[in-house]
Amino acid sequence: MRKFFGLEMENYQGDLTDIVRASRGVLAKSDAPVSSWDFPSDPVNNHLTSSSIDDGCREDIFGDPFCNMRDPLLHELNVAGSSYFSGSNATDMLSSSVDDNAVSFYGANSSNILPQKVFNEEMNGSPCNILSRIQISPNNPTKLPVSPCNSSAMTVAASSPRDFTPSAVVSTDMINANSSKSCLIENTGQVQISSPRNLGIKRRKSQAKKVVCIPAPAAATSRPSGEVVPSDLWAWRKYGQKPIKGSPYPRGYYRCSSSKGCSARKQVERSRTDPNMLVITYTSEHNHPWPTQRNALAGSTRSQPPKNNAASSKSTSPSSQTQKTTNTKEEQKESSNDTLSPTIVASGSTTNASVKEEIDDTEKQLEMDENDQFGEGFSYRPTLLDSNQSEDFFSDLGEIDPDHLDLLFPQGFGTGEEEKETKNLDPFSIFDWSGDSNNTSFGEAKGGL
DNA sequence: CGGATTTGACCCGCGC
DNA sequence: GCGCGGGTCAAATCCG
Repeated sequence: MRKFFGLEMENYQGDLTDIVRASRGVLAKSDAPVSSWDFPSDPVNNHLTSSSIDDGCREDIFGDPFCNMRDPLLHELNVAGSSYFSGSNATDMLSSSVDDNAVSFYGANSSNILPQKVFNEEMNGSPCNILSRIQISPNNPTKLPVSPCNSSAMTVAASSPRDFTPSAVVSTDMINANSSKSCLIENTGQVQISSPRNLGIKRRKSQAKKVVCIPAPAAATSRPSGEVVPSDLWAWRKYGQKPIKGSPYPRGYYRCSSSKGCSARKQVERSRTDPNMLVITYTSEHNHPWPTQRNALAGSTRSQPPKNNAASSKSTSPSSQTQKTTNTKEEQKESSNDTLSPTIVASGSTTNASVKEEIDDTEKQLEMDENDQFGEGFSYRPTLLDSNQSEDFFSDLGEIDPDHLDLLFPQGFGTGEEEKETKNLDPFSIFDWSGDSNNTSFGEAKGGL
C-alpha cells in the first residue's frame, strides 16, 4: 500500500486534506504501510494501534451521522471485514484487539489464522477463497464458518445476531489490508467527490453519501457463473447504468424497491484499478422500515444474467462496450444481488474508514442532524436491534432454510444444536455464497429469508 | 402478468 | 453559451 499510496498521493495530492476530513482511517493509510499489495513483514508493528482503531469510529468527531447508527448491513460488513482478517491477518487483529467481537472470535483459536500468503493470494485477485481454507472448529462456537467463495473471507465475529452491535469495530488498518489497494483508490475517490465538480454534484444532490468498498463477489476474470453476492436487507432495483469517465467499469444505479416511494439509492461500481473490488455508494435514505421479509415487495432478482449477446449487442456505450462481454455483465449481476460482500471493509456506525459519508458542509450537517434518524437520515436503522421490528427481523432470520445453509456450508460446522446455532449466525446471508454454477442463488437465499 | 433489467435520451450543474 | 459528465427517466425487453 505504501507503494499504492505513493501513487495515489501523486494523483490526488491536492486533495489530501479532503481525505483527512472524509476519513481519518483513510488518512491513516497514508501513513500506514500496511497494504494488501505491499504487506509489511511485521504487520502488527506497522498497523495502526488498537487505540487508533477504536478511535477510528469516532467519526462523529467529524460529524459522521452514521457513527452511531446500527446498520445491520454495515455490521454485516463490519463483521465481515473483521473476518477477512481472520484469514489474512488475524495475528494483527489479535494483537491489536481491534474488536471485542473479533477478538472473542479470533482469540478463541488463533491457530486457524491463515498464512499471510493466503491473504496475498486473495488480494492478488485469486478467485479462491480464504474461507474455504479456514477450518471451522466444531468446538468453537464462536468461530464461524466461512463461505466458499470469492475473494472475501468472511466470518462472523458475533456469536448471535444480536451481537451485531456497534461494538464490532473494524480497524482502519484492517480496512487497509482488507480493502486492498483498489479500495484505497476508491477512498481516494472520495477525494474526487470533494473536487469542485463533485461538490457541485453534492450540492445538487444535497445528500450525504456513504461509500462502502468491498471485495467484488466475482472477479471479472474468473468466475464463469453462479457467483452469488450476499445481500443487505433491502431490495434494490436497477434503474440505470452509466460509463464513468476514467473508469473502464460502468456504474450501476439502484434504488430501493422494498417500498414504493423510497428514495434510498445506491451506486455500484468496480474499482477502476481492481475489478475485484466494488465501491458502493449509498445516497438518500429509506423511508420505510426494514423489510421483515426481504424483497417481499420486490420481484425476483434475476438469478441468471441476460444473454450476453442480447445485452451486449444493444450496448452503445463506448466506454462500456468492451466491458459488456467481460466485466459488466458480472458486475451487473453482482449489483443486482445487492452487492454486499461479507468482507465489506468498514462500517460507518462503528468505525471505519472505508465507509465514508459525505456531507457537503455544515449546513448539510445540520440538515442531517435535524433529520430524524428514522426519517430523513439514512435509514440503516439503528432500531433494528432494539425494536420489535428487529426482533421480527431476526426471527425471520431464523427461518433460513436449512437446505440452503447446507448448500452454503457443505462442510458443516458441527452437528445438532451447534450446527443450528451456526446457521442462525448468518442472518444477512453473509454466507450466502456460491462458488459454482450450482449456486445457491440469491433469489433462493432471499426466499429463505 | 408483475416486476426487474437494459439502455438511449434527457436533465442538470459545472468548467471553460 | 457550449460541451462534458454524472444522474435519472422511461420504453422496450426479459424473466419467473
